[in-house]
Order: sequence, then structure tokens, then C-alpha cells
Amino acid sequence: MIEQRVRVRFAPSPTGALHIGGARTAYFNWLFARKSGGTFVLRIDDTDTSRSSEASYQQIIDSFRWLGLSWDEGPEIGGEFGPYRQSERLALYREELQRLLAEDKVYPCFCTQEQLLAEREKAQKDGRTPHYSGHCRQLTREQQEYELAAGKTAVYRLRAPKSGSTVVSDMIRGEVVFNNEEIDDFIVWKADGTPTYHFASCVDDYKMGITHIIRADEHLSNTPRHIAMFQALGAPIPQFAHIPMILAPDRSKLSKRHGATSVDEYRMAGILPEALINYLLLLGFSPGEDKELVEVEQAIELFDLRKVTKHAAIYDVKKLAWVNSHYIHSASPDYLLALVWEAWLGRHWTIANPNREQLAWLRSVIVVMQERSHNLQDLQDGVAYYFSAPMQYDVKGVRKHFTAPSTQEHLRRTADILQDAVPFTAHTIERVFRRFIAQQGLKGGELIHPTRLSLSGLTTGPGLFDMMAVLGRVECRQRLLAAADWIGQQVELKV
RNA sequence: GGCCCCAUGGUCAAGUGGUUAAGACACCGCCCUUUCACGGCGGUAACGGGGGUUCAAGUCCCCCUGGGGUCACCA
Repeated sequence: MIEQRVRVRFAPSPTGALHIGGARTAYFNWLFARKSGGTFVLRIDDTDTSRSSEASYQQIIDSFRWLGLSWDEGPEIGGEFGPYRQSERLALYREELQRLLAEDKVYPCFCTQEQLLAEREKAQKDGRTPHYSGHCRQLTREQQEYELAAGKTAVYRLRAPKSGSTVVSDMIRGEVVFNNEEIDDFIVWKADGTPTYHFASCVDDYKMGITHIIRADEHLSNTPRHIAMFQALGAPIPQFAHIPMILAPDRSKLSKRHGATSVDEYRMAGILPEALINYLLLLGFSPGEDKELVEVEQAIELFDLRKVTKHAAIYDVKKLAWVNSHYIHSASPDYLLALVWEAWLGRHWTIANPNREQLAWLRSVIVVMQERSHNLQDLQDGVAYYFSAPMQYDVKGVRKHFTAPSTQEHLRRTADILQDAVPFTAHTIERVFRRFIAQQGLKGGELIHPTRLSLSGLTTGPGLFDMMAVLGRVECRQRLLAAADWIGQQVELKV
């Protein structure tokens, strides 16, 4: 037996954003291809022109690039089996349809939608599977010609096997047997002159030499249809692997009401692509050796389709958040700075072409904040006070740290002693601070907390002295005096 | 409704006839500490139910229950 080069594909339809379930399916395909030295094909299933849109096509492409899922053949880059958008392959489908028609493997059907609907409803009522009756299956060539000549519009159906059984050999589930009576003569060609998904997909898999079809569980029931389709086409039957679905926390199908469901939404929520792809790997697969944090390179090594679970997984945003914070913490400051750059620029926190010194300072803001950031948002919204003095002070903080009678005076004194910290580093600042605390007979927190609140307006944040070093002496002094003034005003207002 | 798939803690998930039933997230407690995080230590928590097979069943078989999918001129 000749060992065949692995060729897999992911075929999204551009009717919306790339779903995380789709992203995981794509990733598993990609991993399988990379691991086996095979080819990963990206194909766009846009036969449904009314629902497909250029915008969502673009969004899907962007999501793939963002996730780092590169394709070996597909839109934008081409390949020897192109084109890779089904809307551009119509002539090919038509050709295959003609062939199948000539071989009598497909036949025209003139039943109206009303007839079919009635049939279906009756079957439903009688407790039978709502299948096509086969009304037009018996039509002779002459009868077909007659109807066509009369100008009747036709759809085309596959002459599916009516007896025996079809065995789906699935790499994850083993052998799944379907009774062929369950497969009806499904439509392969619509009245509007375009192929259905089942037809286009199988023709493409055949023509593109796809060896393994790795797709979501929901297609398992469709597989005997596809096998019948491949047989009609005279195509080899690919290997199948149906991976379990991703469910919402209430075990229902994931939908908008469950929050973020698309790759794009996670990107906008400040999730790193490395984190999302890592989390996706953990859904339905266990890398083994108690590994949870697995980067792409290692994932390629560890991935094994046969070890994919059989049951659906519920996605857990908390764990995603944990994975994400790991990647945020271990990322290089420059990388993170690049990621927040646009946002910072938009807020005028930085300029388009900073000099070396300015860049170093921006980096220091990242450095001091990244350890306690869990996502990119934290690095965008949580760093405002480095760029401008706080507009207000945390209410609870004020009650707790600004109410002692001596606070106002302590803050002014602190502003003064900062002159002694030379150079102005976390180390020297702390030394000056500790000395002052000792002189005044204070407890550390009695000075540290009011200072933090004065400088950032917040009660939480990085180590105070690190934060002060980043802010700089002048800024610290101004903010401390401003806070002291503010406290003074509050006292007057009360009186 | 017919057919198909699935079933270990709240969630992800090891486990392939003999284990004190891993680990991670989350949660709780303690420690570290100027705050918040991080980190460290510890804890609560699971084989859906019922029948078999076997010396022995989370692991094999059957039934039930539950969940999911599919049966379109959507993909």
C-alpha cells in the first residue's frame, strides 16, 4: 500500500465570524497536517451566495492570521488545486453534475416544495423519518426529457443506495454503522443552478485530494450521505475524524447570548492569540504529562487525533483567563507594548515616533504593570494614571487612608523628602520613605497607603516604590501636593 | 418522532479489569506582603441509575435516564 501524503482541509462558510468551535476544528486539522508533514488547505464554502458576505470572509481570514494558522493552499495564496472559493468553482461542479447525470447516478426531480413539505409533514405525523419518497426516482429518460422540454425547473438528486449499510470508519469513534434506508435521495443541485453543500464539499474533497476529513461532530450523521456521494463520484473514501462539539456552560449549543463566541471577540477582549490557541487545544484533548500550558511548537509534537475525547466540552472562560494571564506574564515587554500601541496612541499616551528615552519609559510602564495584568485590556485601561494625574480618588480608599488628621501634613512632608532620593529609583525612594516612617513613629501602611492613593487614585497596584520610580520625582511631588490640597478642601467643605 | 453519538468533581481532563480514582481551572483556608496580583502550602469536591460477565468493573455487555447531533433547494 502506498503511503499517501496527508491532505486536510478546513472549509468555513463566510456567513459570520470564525467561531471558537470552528477555530478549534481548524487548529486540530492544522496540527494533524503539521505533525504528519501534510498539507493544510483552507477552502471557502460560499455556495450560499445570499448568506455569504465579503466582510465575514475577510474577518475569517484575519482571524486565521491572528491565530497564526497558516494555510498551505487556499485563498490569497492559491495552490495547484484552486480556486479555493466555491463561488469560483461553479463550472467544475456543473461538469461533475453532467458526468453523474450521464452515468444516471443523479436524476432530475420535479416535485414542488409544497409537495415535499406535505410529504414531510405526513411522515412526521406517522412517526416515520421524513425522507424523500423517491417519486421522481422512477422516471424514465423519456419522462425526464419530456418534463425538461416542457420547461419545468428541476433539482437534481443523488440515486442513493436503498439497501445494505454504510460503515463510517472514524479515527476517534471507531466504526459507526448506518442503515442505508436512512439515507434518502438528497438534493445535490438546487433549482437556482448552484450545488448544495453536500455536493460541492464532496466534489472539492475529491478534486483537491483530501485524505482526511476532520470536522465537527454534527457532521457524523451526514457522513453516510457523503460516502454515497464519493462512491457516485468514483472517488476514494477519505478517512474521517469527528471531533466533539464545544458547548455553552448550560450544555446548550454556543450562541451569542452566552457571551463571546467568536475568535474576533476574544481578540477584542484582550486575549492573546497564543493563549486562545493553547486553551482550544485543552478542549477535547489532553497533551499528557499533566501539561496545560502548551505552545504551538510543542502542540504539534504532542498532538494525536486518536487521543481526542469523544464527548462535548463546555468552554470555561475562567480557565481561558488563567491561560491568558500566563502568556501576558511571560511575554516580552516590547511585544506587549506593540500590542497596546494603537490603543495608547489613540489616547495620546504616546506619539507616533518616540525617541529612545521615551520608548524606554513606555516600556517601564509595561514592566511594572504586566505582572498583575490578566489581559491586554488591563494594560490599556489600568495604566491611565501613569500618563495623567488621577481625576478622582477611590471612595473607599479615601475613607480608609485620607481621614487621619495628620495625613495632609504627611503627604506634604513626603513630597519634600522625595528630594533626598538620588537617583530617583525604587531603592532610594524606599530608603527615604522608611527613614521618614521611623522618624515619625508611623507604621509603614500609614504612609504608604495614602501615598499610593494620592499618586494613582487607587488602592491597588504595583509595589509603591516601583510605581513612583516610573512616575518620576516631579510628577510624584505634584500629585502628593494636589492630594494634600484636595484633602484640605474636603475638610473645609464639611465645616 | 426515526437514526447516530456521548456520559469520571462546578469546568477541562488522566485512567484502558486489581489505583488511597491523577493533574489543571474555579472555590475555601494558611503563608509571603505596603495594597492588589504573582508565588508557595493545604483543603472541599467525581465514576448518572439498574442489571449482568468476572475472584475482581470507572474500565467489558445489556437496559434505563440524561445530554448532544442529524433527518433543508443552510453550510
